[in-house]
Amino acid sequence: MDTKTLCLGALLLKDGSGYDIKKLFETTFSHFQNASLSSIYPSLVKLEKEGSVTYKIKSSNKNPDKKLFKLTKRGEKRFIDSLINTNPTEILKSDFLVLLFFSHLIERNILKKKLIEIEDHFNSKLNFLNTVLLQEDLTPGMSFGVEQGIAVYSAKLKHLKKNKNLFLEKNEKVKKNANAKI
Amino acid sequence: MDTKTLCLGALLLKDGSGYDIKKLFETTFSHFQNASLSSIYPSLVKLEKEGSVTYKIKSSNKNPDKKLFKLTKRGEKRFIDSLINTNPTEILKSDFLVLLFFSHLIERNILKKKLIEIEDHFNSKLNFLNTVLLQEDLTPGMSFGVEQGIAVYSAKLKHLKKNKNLFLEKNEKVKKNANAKI
DNA sequence: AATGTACTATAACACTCTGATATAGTATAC
DNA sequence: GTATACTATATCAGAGTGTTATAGTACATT
Repeated sequence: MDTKTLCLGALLLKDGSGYDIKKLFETTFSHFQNASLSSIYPSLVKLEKEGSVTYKIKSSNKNPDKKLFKLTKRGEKRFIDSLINTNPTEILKSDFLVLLFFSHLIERNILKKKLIEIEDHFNSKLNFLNTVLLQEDLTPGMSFGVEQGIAVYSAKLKHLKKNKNLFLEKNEKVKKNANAKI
Repeated sequence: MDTKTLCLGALLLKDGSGYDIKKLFETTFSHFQNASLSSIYPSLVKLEKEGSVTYKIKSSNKNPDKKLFKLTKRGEKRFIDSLINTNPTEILKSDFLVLLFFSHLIERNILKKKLIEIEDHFNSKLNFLNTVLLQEDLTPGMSFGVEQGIAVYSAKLKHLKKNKNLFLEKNEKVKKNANAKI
């Protein structure tokens, strides 16, 4: 899903500036999508040109001027059409699993530190999702997504805690065998 | 993790061409990373220039000529250094969860079809990981990663099966309420 | 008082990655 | 005979990222 479509979705929830959209991606959307400011701003320019959004300048005495974007009827239709044509897939990019894949090349102490880091990462994701669940205005789809996330991170943590020590031991054995062969 | 580093990792496992590396990404690595041919080839050129890999041309009567790449000592060191400096994070890009997030905008029948598609997607991932587990030459890290993946997709499927129908009902209620307000 | 960090807001740049297409020969299926 | 698929490399336009620039407010540290 491209940044243009994600921006339409964000504006469907609430009018806002490029900066507001970025904040939404960093909070509510962060569990399953992301986009950087440097793709959000050009996307909004394109969406405005094609008539999917309009904007008004909003001045403030505290902050810089703001372009307050709003979805047009056309933009709403375009978003729903995109949704219907979206393939419901999921892509994982895990540097953690690459690290594990080649963990027999790494010193035990460094690896241990990495495992603690990833456990912290999983825990903070879990905590975040639990706070989202407490919000009152969740649609059924949002609840479903958040609950799935909680199930996933719980499974990851359970698996990590259960297998961590055995994995470290096996890894050392592989290293010793490799050295013995040489 | 960038394509250059991933190529080094691939070549550490086995010498090969750009095309071979792509196949590795589509099979063994597919669960947690990916890279396209159009980033693999330029990466190999750069790695060769900086002395991390070397190559020999290998001719075949059946297939086109092949550039058989091989890791140098320097490339191996470079890869291990990258591994140590890698932040063990995970990023999910889920169009499925975007779809669910806005599912109250979609017709029930279309949504049902999407839920079946994602269930198939989860099942095929699970089947794939189970076949990987049967391989004999897995290092402890590979097993750990695959087993974690199995735990994750099992959790996703369990959650989907358990909540699917309730979710569809709730979604229809939200739609009716929204229409009633208008 | 001065410095540093963080937040609000937009914009531009170099670099990376992707998807599509081109080229070209072999192999297999219909 | 035609179409599809596989092996293999290369190029290109378009999309996305991280970084930096600009500029003002707010708050905390030294």
